Amino acid sequence: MEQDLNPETKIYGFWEKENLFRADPASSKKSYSVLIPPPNLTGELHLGHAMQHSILDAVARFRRLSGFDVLLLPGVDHAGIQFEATFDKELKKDSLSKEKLGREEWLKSAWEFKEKIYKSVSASWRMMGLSADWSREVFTLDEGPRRAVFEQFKTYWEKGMIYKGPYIVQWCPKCKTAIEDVEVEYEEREEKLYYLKYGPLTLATVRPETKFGDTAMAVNPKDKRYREYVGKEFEIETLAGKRKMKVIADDVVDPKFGTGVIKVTPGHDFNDYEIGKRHNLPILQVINKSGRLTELAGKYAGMKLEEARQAMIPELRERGILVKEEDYVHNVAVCERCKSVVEPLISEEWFLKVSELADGAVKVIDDGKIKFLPKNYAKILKDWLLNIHDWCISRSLWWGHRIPVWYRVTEVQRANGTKSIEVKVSLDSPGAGWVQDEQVLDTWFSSGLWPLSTLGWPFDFAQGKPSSERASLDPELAKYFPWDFEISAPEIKYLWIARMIMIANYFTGEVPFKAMFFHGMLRDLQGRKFSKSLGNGIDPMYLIAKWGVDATRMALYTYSIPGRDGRVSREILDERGKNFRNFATKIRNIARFVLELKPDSAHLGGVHSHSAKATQGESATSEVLRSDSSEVADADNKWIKEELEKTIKKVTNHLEKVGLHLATEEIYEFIWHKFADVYIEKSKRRRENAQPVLEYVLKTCLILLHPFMPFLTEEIYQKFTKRKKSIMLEEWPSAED
RNA sequence: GGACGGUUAGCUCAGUUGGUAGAGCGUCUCGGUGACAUCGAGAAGGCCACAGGUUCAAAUCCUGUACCGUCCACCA
Repeated sequence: MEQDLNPETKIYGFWEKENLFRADPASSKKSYSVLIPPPNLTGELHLGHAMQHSILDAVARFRRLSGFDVLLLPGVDHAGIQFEATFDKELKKDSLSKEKLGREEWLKSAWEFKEKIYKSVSASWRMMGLSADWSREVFTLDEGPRRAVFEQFKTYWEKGMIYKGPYIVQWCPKCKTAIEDVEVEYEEREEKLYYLKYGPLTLATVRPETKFGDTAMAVNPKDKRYREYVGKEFEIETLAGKRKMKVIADDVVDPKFGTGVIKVTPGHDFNDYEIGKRHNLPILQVINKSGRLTELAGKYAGMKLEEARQAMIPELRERGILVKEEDYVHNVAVCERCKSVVEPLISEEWFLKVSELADGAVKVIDDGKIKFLPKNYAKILKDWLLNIHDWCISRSLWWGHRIPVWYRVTEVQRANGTKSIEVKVSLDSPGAGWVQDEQVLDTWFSSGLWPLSTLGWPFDFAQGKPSSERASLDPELAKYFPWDFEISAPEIKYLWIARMIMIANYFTGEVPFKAMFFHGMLRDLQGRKFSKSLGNGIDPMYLIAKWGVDATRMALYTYSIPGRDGRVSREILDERGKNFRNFATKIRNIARFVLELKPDSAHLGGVHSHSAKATQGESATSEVLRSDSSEVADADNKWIKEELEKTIKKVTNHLEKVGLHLATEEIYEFIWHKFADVYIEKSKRRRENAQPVLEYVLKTCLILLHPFMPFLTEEIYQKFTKRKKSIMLEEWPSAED
């Protein structure tokens, strides 16, 4: 696509060429650092991203104009599970698969695919006008983050916080990997509750197909009805042979559910797993990692669960085991990514003990070191941290940071002739004969480190030292960490935000960011999330093409209220897009009036010298006003100047609190309904006299509006004869009290 | 079962510390005037979910109810 004629592309190129997005660690200016949440590398950016980026950019541009050395750091996330799912679909188109390619080949083409997607992400960033420092862009699988992730793993390992073992995990049979609780969603389903006879007892279950994995029956110890059975063993028909099962008593059993008796399947149910541990029950695996029944299921082996259930029912009925069926509505766990039903099963996984990390995070939240917007998120995060479980950090994927643990098997002649396995933690191969662990780390293990890994941690970083002492060690980390501002969608508050707080605090004793902004979710008019499967998405590029970037950004700011969801449709966004496109037109016309259709400069005397001084503030303006002889003009000038001052104050205030919807509203109101509708209209009768004020107010408005409508404001700014090279180099006007 | 958020004009939503309700779009009436019809002037339209309470005064604070939504939780 040939986009060179697009004025916005041109302006963006100009900014980049002039290095206006670059942070400068050597600068004496105070720093203001903003970390861009790395989007997942899985495709186009959606409306939520567009809003997020518009917010980030406004914050960054505001601070830059206010005299800060701003770092707006971009990057992308490899997004393990999601990327593999997307990429596998791509491969399928060419009738390829992971199995056919093998790890090495697969990774090679995965990287190519990554580059391809990355280009579209990067293009939309630029299209939105994001003033990011591209020289510092990071990808989570880059060498820097790779080393940082290793450092993290190694530290935990050395402190004994990492363990590996067979535990019950949420397993997605489609993604073929373990996933975390937080990656599981629940869907309400209408199923049947089956009442089955187990020896002398009858119990209720929705999953008769897990029968093959039952190793006990359980009742509540207080339940008088079954007291006589507790401790006794019965021979139970599983449809794949008979098995002896004991009746046990456990508090978790709800006497009011079903018959008050439950079957215990320690291998495929979290609850049952815990019961099993308490009562020393054997664990049987009846569901394999593809979500099919194992050989334990006899003739039902190999079937998918749903299939097996349907197939079993007639037999259960015939044998008189199934005595009753009821309609039953309950929640089924599904994979957040692929929506397939998740199966709890036992798998060999890596875990991280998180209690110490969580304690530290709770403390910094309690100490109020992070300003949350909206503020109730402090409590929400804290509640989660207080109930946290160990983190399953391994994933059976190929796309990610491979677990840096290596094994070497040595034959050892012992009495019993066993082999011994040496284990080493190392980033690269420790040498010949060493084999690396097959699994990769959970994506969030590296994302959680993002605030640090993007700034070159851990090198030259003195752990635990206060920031005042760090300056000489690593200027960049010292200057930009902790980050001043971070933004996120609320849906990843645990997966990502909580992890960043835990990890940053653990390694540095500091918070990862001083302000945390949760924006709301944009939904459709029915309140549903936008998703590919629903096909209800609205492409931000559509809005940009129709109304322009600046107008699209403005439309999105109206939805940028912290923590508040918004309902939108294409029509509604078109409305707003149109509104702000009109606003842009209005401003262009104001500029035409003020700058192009101005009276002969011969009559204007010292006007230009004034506009050069304008940014110095009030004194320059006052001089001009004094030179005005008419009382009416004096009053008008005074009025607009006061209104402008008020606007500056309000806009600044709102921007500092990230109330972007309020800031934009104020400028909009001032420019259109005060400056244009009133002052400009009146000024027509005394144009020459008003000219300096017109120019001063216009220029100030452009600066105020620049964080939100960067392209338009630069375009018009360039029409001033007295100006800096770019509006980005201007100073934020200060309101005086 | 817990926690939290929402309920304001036809639609989508604002409303800082309590002081006679706001925006955009839509609707209606005027207006081609030298910045702007991608516009201007003007208008209609709200017992701010409901019920109590605090207060001189509440959309705004407190309590409860209803409906909607989100998150969390080991309901088989």
